[in-house]
Amino acid sequence: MSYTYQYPRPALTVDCVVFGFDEGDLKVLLIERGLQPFKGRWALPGGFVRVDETLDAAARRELQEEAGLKNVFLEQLYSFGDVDRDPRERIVSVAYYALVKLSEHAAKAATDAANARWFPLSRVPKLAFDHAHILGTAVERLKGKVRYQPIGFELLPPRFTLSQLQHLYEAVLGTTLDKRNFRKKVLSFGFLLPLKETQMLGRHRPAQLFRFDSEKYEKLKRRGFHFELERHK
Amino acid sequence: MSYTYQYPRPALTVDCVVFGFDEGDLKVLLIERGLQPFKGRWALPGGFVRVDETLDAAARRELQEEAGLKNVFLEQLYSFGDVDRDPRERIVSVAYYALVKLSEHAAKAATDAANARWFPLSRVPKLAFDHAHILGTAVERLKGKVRYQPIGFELLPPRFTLSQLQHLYEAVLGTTLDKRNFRKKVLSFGFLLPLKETQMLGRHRPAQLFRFDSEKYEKLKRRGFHFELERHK
DNA sequence: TCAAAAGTGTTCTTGATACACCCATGC
DNA sequence: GCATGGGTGTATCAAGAACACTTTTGA
Repeated sequence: MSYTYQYPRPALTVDCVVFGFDEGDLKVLLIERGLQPFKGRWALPGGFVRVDETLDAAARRELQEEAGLKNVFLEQLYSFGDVDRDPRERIVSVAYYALVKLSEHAAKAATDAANARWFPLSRVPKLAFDHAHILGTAVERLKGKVRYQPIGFELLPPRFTLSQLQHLYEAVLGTTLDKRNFRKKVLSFGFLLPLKETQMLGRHRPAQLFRFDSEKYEKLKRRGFHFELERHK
Repeated sequence: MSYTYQYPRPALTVDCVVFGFDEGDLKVLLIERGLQPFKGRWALPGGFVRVDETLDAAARRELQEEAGLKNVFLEQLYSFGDVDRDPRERIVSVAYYALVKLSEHAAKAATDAANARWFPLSRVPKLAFDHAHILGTAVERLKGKVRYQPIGFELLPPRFTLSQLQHLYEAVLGTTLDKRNFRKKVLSFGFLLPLKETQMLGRHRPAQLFRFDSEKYEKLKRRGFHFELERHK
């Protein structure tokens, strides 16, 4: 590592896998490329890292610029450095994943970025660069993380029903869960606060609303928790 | 992301946290810097990423060049991109961690790299750059990973006793473990093969040697396993 | 014969799993 | 009154936790 190193340098970008949850489906936000290479293909939002910003800042800036998203849950995923992942030149990308409350952000993103769209994970089109690989890595990470950290709540509205929460977990984990055991378990953690309000939606019994109490969670955090519920049937 | 982007670029390096285990202690391999900045300080092995090599390849090359290490367990850790983490210029570092069987590599590293030394985690000197931060992140990752993946074996000789394994887990997790429960649990996984040989060491009963059966492990892998044993006493 | 680490089983407690019916509402 | 999703409790089973003594060896 010498001071005068002047060999050619890889370029550095960030790419963001933005997850949302809606209508029982996990979704990902993609941008339609307007330029070569891969013009017209869908891609993850992202761009070059500037010399005066941190990696996190670059990711947040790109989310804002390309998708109109602010104040979302954001975490670094992995850095991808295959030599030929970009046909133009050597580009290393630090990938992030973001969790978005679709209920609050869907409209914004749609207006700010006309070339942005949400795709259900099951219907993602062919992606530019190695973005399919990055997306796959992000899905794996999300699956793993959701089991021992309550990041699922970042995908739900501030007030949600236990059924919504269960459906989210089922979508992420790709299983079905037993309703009674699910409720028993999540309530046992003690960081779900029942609200006075209920939610009426459709011609059936209204559902109790809850919110996530992050303070209570922080207190319990050290012990860690495990979220392992078996498939139903 | 335009073709003609020519703004100043961050430089890109890899840094490696190399763990070893010896005499009941977790250790980390450090290099004494010969150049400014931080001349004379200890630092993680690492260096610039070349345009024609992947990130993994860069990490392996640096391990070979700076520490004489080949064929070790290596996994990407996290990318560090604070703007002022290097006083010379903007440098983003993709950090890796490596697990080394000290029994096999200790001698080599010592001769190949005169300025390399193993430090017990409890006696790490002040480090250059943000390397203390990187090291801390690596320790956390190791702690987390060891609970659900059998990477502990990468730190032990090919043939080891259950006591060695237990001490390794105790060192990594920072707890003490109950001997009977520990043995019951690790043996129940079925990927530890007892060998015919025993190990005599000191004036006491000789210990049964085992080896890690990675084929058997691969078969069991999908189910996942959890390694949660309580503190003793 | 003593010191030092290796080795071994059982009880108790806790948490996971499986499972079926009534409730409140809108149409 | 019926269709729809919301809501609830118990019995069984498996795994984790606690715990103390005997064995083998070298000095």
